[in-house]
Amino acid sequence: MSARRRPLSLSDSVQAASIAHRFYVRGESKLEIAEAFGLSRFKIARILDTARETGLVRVEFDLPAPIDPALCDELRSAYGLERALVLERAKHRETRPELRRRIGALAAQLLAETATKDDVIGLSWARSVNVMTEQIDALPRCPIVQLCGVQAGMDMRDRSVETVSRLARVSGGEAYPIFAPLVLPDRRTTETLRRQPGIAETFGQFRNLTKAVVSIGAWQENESTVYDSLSPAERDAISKRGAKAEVAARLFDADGNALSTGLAHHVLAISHEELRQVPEVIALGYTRPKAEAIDAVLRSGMVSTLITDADAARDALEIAANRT
Amino acid sequence: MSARRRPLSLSDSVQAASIAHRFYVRGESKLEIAEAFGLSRFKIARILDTARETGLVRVEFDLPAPIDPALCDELRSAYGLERALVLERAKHRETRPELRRRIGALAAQLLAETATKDDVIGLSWARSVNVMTEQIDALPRCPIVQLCGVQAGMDMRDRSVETVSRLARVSGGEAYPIFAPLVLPDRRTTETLRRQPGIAETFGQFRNLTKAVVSIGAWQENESTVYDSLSPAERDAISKRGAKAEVAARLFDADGNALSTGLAHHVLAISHEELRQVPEVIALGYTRPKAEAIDAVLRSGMVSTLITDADAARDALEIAANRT
DNA sequence: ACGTCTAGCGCTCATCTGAGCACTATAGCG
DNA sequence: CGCTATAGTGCTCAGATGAGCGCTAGACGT
Repeated sequence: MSARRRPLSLSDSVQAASIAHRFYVRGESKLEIAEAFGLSRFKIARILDTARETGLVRVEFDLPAPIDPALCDELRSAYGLERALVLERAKHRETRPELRRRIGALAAQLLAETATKDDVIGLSWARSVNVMTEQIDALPRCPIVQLCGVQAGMDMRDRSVETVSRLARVSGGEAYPIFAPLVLPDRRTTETLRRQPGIAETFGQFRNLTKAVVSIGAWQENESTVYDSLSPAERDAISKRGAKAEVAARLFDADGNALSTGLAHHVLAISHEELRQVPEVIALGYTRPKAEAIDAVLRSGMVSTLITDADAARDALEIAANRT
Repeated sequence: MSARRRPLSLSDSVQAASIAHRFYVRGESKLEIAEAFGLSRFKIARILDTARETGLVRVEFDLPAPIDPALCDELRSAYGLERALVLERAKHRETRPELRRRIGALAAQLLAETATKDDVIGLSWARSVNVMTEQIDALPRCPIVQLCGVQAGMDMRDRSVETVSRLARVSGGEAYPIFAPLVLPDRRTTETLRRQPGIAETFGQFRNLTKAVVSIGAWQENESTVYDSLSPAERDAISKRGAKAEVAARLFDADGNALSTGLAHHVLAISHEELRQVPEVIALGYTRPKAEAIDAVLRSGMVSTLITDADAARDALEIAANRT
């Protein structure tokens, strides 16, 4: 980034460091410093500039979590987000569950500190959301609403329901679960279930949501539990329609447009429109293969906060930059 | 130093860090940043201030040597020095030889990079000066002048002479040694030696000196090789005269005034006056017991550069502050 | 409900700062 | 010896900045 020009001499370095200390740490003005050192303020300005350029002074950030502030800011402004949290790249290679755990921890911290008793919090079905709830041990007394049915996977039967009730227990607020599968065989079954007392009540809460925590899936194998649960024929049909991303079984094309396919009629989940109405949508999306999907969902304008890892963030930013 | 007020929330921290990154690293103006974040520039200014106060952003210095820039600057301005080099406090407790080695290394680096072929460099007799020369492996071709006779100590027979000739060998310039003891039994012997061909020639060089490297001794046991070599009677007589510090066997009182005692007549060394005429005097003084002596010598106005350790620097600054 | 207190915010104005240009000193070269 | 190239320095002026003040909103006791 900053090519170290020449390794300044010791005494110059010390002088520059002293000046930088006065300026950056003690906050003195360049005019004051110039007087103290018997130099012109222009000289002081130039010394400070070269000190930064050569890396003699470094600015470090002591954040309460391992976050890369530069990437956060780039993502935030590139997509017009309210905020972005980008996990710092780990020193050593990280397994997916490890990464998920750290992403979940960030989300947990964010939710725990921003939630108030007046919030109505929605949770989509996702491993990362589940991992998040495991790491929350205090929350104001507010209702917890399940945003979509349960995706039965080998390792996580009923996990979404568990997630909602667990968080409601922590919060002390009401739980609005959905005791039904996410993907159903046909439209009729779906609509029948949709009118079941408990489920209808939960769907009725969608309009009251103030916060939602969702996970971003990419429309490809192993990057979306919904994708993985469909028949090859339906997957491909949806792919052909241009689907790139999935959030709570709702699809988005590369430009972030809501995509209406046959799938929409046989899933139990919050609609595109209802989700868009939620004031604060926290989206979790991580690992490089998801970069395109993250880009797509962010372009939809639906997300207010993205939580991701440094690799995915960089890839998404590159995609955004190439589009210009 | 800066009391961390309250541990800012995660999202505030990230925002503050992003802002700090833009401001300190990318160098954007607060007005630009304010626009990008949709905040007033005042808010940006306050966020930056609190970020610094709370320690969220830290400014670090990557100096080519382990130096404390804040203390350097304080010493420099407190005593009106041209420059001060203060060794950072080591992580673990350091033995005196270790400390001396690091002080010597600093001096070596400074001398090596500031010396030019037009310089005439004087060296006083001292362990630290000797250690310095051991760590210089390149020097412009300039004369090296011994500033005082040899203080015979158990572990360093003839070391001063060796020091001068070693450095002259490195430099390729002329060596002006003093093959005689520093402290002599009486005035007559001293004056006789003073007129010896080689010695007189060296003394003749004193007026040409452009740089001198000297060590500061405190007028107490183990803190000055000259003190240690005198009889108890003479030590005390000199103490009673108010001697606090010694440089090349020349004495200073607490206010930095040159002190003329009987000792002056039986040592072979550069005079107060000749030393004061040297444009650049680099003084080495380290360890806390020497703080008072360092204070005294700096007050004499003779020193242009001080090289010391953090503990001694702090003590000296405290002495200076209490005097006000 | 009412006043009081406090924290947070943005405004004004005097001061400080940066970009760009012009001047000076030094070194290298003819 | 002078000429030129170059780095280093300080000036001007428009734009950025900080200190201090007053405003507003929410918290709190009465």
